[in-house]
Amino acid sequence: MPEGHTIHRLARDCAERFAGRDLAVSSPQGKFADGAALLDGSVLTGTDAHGKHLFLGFGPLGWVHIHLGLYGTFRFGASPRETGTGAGHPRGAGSQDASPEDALSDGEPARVPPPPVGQVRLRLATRPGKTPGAPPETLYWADLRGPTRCELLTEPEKEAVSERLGPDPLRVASDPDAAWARISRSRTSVAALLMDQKVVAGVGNVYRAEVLFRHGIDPYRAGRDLDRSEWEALWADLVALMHEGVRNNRIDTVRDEHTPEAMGRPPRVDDHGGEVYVYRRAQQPCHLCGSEVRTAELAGRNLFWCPSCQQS
DNA sequence: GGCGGATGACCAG
DNA sequence: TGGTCCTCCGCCC
Repeated sequence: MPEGHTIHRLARDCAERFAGRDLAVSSPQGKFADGAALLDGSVLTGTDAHGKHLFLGFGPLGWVHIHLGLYGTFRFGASPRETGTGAGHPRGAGSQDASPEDALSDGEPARVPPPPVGQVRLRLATRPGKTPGAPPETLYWADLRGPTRCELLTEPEKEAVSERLGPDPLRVASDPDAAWARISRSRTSVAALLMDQKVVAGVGNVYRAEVLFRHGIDPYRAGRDLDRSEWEALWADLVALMHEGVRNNRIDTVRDEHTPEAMGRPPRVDDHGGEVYVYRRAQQPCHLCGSEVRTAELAGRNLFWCPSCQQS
């Protein structure tokens, strides 16, 4: 899934396309039909993201609270098709451009989004402007599929969701000391703590594995055995890595000196796109020391680490 | 055509 | 800790 960087990127992408505009809101699949009916025709007033939670604001009507879970996705489309900004919307989990038939056979841009494919929980689409004689506007739409949550919340309910979350490396006002207060008292492993959204919000299995590798930290070390300076370095790294994740819409964690080009090794060829050190590289050689990357289940999730580089 | 896995989180016990 | 839910896709038969 979608870790925090995907969600913040979606908040931005939705705002760019939809904020300030009347929207057609629907739930082709039907599971959000009541909410969609209430919102249909209203204006998106803003977007917000906290950890892996996405919020779409509709003024006094409240906020749509979306959580993508393991495999939820948002797909964007436009008519005429968006062009020239290929780097702006690369493929990435949770956020992909659609590739629908978005033009009519006579070459005229479609005036309505294509029929939904599969289980579309929520569809947002811009509505054509009403100015007579104005040139046709670009039509934008977005389809949400497979979220673990898609519900309409009041402002206080939205705040309550946020209050349950730890500091988010991607939010300006986040205070890493709040996380340190939990970590430094905990006998739980740092690997488990990093995945606990009440401790740190937005870190998922990929960033967890990678940031611990980058700092040479044994994932099984207890939180309370971490030094404050180690935590501060981990936090600063998460801030940098996750911001880059938002920018590129994918997770890259390999330092410049360790890239395939720099080291003369073949690039990664799986479906995740980004270059990583250990995530899903079990039994392959560590890029730095050649040891076999290990994997183990921890709290129901797959953990990956290099037993030789991560001993401290 | 069926099975299992996936960047997540909730719940009961 | 185990079961469950959300949906899609690759793999195996």
